[in-house]
Amino acid sequence: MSSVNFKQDLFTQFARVGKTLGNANRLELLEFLAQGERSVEQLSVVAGLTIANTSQHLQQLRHAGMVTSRKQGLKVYYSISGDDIIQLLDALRSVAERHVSDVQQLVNTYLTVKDNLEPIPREELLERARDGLITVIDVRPAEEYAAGHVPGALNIPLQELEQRLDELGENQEIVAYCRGPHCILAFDAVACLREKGINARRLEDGYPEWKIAGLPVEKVL
Amino acid sequence: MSSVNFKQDLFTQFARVGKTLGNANRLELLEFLAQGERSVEQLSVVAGLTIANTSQHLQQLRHAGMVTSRKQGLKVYYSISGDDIIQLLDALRSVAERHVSDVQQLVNTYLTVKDNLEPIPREELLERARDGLITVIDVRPAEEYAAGHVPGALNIPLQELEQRLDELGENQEIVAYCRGPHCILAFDAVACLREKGINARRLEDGYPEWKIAGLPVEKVL
DNA sequence: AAACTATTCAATAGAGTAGTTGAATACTAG
DNA sequence: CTAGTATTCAACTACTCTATTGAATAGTTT
Repeated sequence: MSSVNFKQDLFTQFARVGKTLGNANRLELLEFLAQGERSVEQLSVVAGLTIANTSQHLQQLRHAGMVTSRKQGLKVYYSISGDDIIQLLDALRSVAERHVSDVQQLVNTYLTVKDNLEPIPREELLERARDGLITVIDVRPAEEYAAGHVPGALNIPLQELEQRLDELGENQEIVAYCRGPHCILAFDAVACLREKGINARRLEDGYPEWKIAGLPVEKVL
Repeated sequence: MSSVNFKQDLFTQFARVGKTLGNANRLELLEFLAQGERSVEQLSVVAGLTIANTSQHLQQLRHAGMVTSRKQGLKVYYSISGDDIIQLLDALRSVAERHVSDVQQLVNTYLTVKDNLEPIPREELLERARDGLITVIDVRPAEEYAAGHVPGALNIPLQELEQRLDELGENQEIVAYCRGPHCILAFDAVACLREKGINARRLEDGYPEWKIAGLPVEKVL
């Protein structure tokens, strides 16, 4: 029971969690799970993996304590095991963004809107939405919106945006949000709206970050 | 240049950083680097690895953007590339501690002092040290103390503690700190002092966390 | 320039990981 | 209790990672 063993055992356990973060598919699964509970099949579809493969990755995530599952009837529903997982993912993202030059390049290439207009901070959104100054839209799929969203936000999945422009208040600023800081949905929505001459901005980060900031959320029951 | 590719490329890059966190030896190297700059040889000694092996792990860390190196004469000095790395490590640790039962067991088995006495928060330490109410001791090796420490802290490496008890003010509370939340040095120091009937506590976390909290630090020049 | 030192490179064996396939399990509905 | 569905398990191949060894490189000292 030497302290050298303790230290090594401990680092080995930490490394187990790290290892679990070391695969792109698992990270994508975690991002989906951060939006809300999902079944194995749903996850396999959105992540583009076979069901068996998805199941195995989910079991690894569970083994590392990052997700939990519950069985209801035939289906097994997985969800993220705590807000600290979202914080860990955000820490990972921001380290990668700040220190890996490839990530900076990717972000600059694809998310050019980012340079044009700063995202609106969460607190500011809350304030201005209360005063009726802005319309908030949630551009994620309906399922994710249903599992939780910013109060008062309108759910307009990205594909439907062009057809539903009339639902947006005239001359009002639109704020769009999606899954997280690097999710393209809100970027695309803002780009689309600005093309039509509509004043639009992105909310900083996405729904999971809003939720763990302790801000109010709304659910469809 | 589809957005699917963007997403996958991005997750692949994030996974690269995650993968780098997936090895116990690299995590240990990062913990040492979080204390301050070190040469390859120094790191190989403290981590108990061969030099070539240490060098390779360091290069992987550099590739993931987590450390930087500078060459001075014959030696190459590595250091952590930003405070966000320390935050990432702490996020990893706390996820592991909260969700991996093996970690909880390890911590409970070895760090029993933890249950007996709550660590003192950083802000409180600062206040009470200013008022002269406590003596702060840094139980890390002299090198790490030299690279930065809590202002006014006395450097008494753990091995020397028993011989240097007379340096501690009588009847004053002692606060010990070391490398981080799971480093045993401060735990052992507190246990040792309490055995002698001295009133001792641990500072929450360790020096890297103190530093990134934006609190003042002192260096040996 | 020769001897020396600190680090990196290259090659290799062994262990571990990802993804596929098809079978097995657990539950539901008729 | 049979047929059907959702998930997991088991076995396997291709691939990647770790640690070791000895050689190569870059810089220093004599």
